[in-house]
Amino acid sequence: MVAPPRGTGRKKSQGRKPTEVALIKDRARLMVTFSKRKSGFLKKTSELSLLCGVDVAAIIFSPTGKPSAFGDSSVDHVLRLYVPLPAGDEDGPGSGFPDDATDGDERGAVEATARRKEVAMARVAEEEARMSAVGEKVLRAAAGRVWWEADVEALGAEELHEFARALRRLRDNVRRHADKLPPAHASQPTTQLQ
Amino acid sequence: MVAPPRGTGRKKSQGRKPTEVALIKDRARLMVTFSKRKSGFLKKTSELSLLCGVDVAAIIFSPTGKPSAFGDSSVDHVLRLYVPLPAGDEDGPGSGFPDDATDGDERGAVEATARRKEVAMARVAEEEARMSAVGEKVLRAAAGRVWWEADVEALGAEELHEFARALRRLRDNVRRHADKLPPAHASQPTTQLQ
DNA sequence: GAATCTATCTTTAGCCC
DNA sequence: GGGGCTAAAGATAGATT
Repeated sequence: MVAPPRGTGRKKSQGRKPTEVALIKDRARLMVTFSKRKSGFLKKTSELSLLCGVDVAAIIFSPTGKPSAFGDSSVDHVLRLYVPLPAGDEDGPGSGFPDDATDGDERGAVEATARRKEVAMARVAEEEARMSAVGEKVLRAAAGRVWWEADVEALGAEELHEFARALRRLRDNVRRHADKLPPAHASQPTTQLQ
Repeated sequence: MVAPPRGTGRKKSQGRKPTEVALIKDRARLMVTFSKRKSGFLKKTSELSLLCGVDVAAIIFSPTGKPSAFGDSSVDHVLRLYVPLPAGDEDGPGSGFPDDATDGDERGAVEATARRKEVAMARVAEEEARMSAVGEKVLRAAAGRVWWEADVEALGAEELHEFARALRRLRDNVRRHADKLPPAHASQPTTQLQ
């Protein structure tokens, strides 16, 4: 409530709102928030890895659809790999993809997009794992401990529950959108490098 | 600086240290910090996804070697998948694993561990992608935007540089450890559920 | 060891440039 | 798009229970 620190006529801001965790309506505001949050997220990732000496991999798909991965320098390399993908390839780690809602060509293009994303994410994680595997291999061996002993309990805790609720809401929202999908609008990739 | 809020003889703490980002030496302290940081990390992940409506997947390997994945409820399912793995399997997404330092049976067991981790991480991301793909598919289509347009620039920023430095240090440290690896200690999995 | 508390440090929303 | 600023909200190290 004191006078503004600088002589400019800048109106002082009250910081931020009490932080309501909900989808931001304003598109512009959302993008700004995403940028800032993404930076903070990266910093947290870095600190967690650095302070505790653990491997952390993270993949984020921005509101505009741009994929970003953190946790390793291989990200640069991996990203370069799946960007030039033109259209129509079917190699995938799992390959057991449940093709629901296959009723048209336009829809096929959309599905191809989704499939490409799968491959991309799997590839990022794969590459990430390959690098960190070297470190893990030795560290685990030196400590004489085995890493397989997955704690489902630790994950199923209240922490996960909070997130699961949000996920469910998002998925429900998607369902509704899926019903009134326009039958034709096949957006094809404008980025054809080579 | 005022008197302690409670009448107990509790010595008041100065909060925390000025936050020095370095590997924590004290093991006990490290575990506590990891727990707290992990919670915070999850919260950040949740908020980022909720506020901006984006897909975020994260995989963390704890100091004790326990893998944890966030960003989707499929995590539970996925973890269950790779826990029961006994020993000696070779299916993998990439399968192009560079086998360096292959000189003994004991070493082979260690390598198998690393390989299993690869498969695990890839599988987690794969499963995660499969679920989020549904949402992305619709959202991308509705917006008429394509998601492939990876911004290598955004990743190569100073943010990544900071992390890359830490990664390099960690890898260098691993190299040294690799040289004086004990020739035999093959720890086998005690968790054989079927 | 987890839960709690508190003091302090960190992140970030809102504005500006 | 980016960077800077301020102040409020949030995260958390240390101690205590």
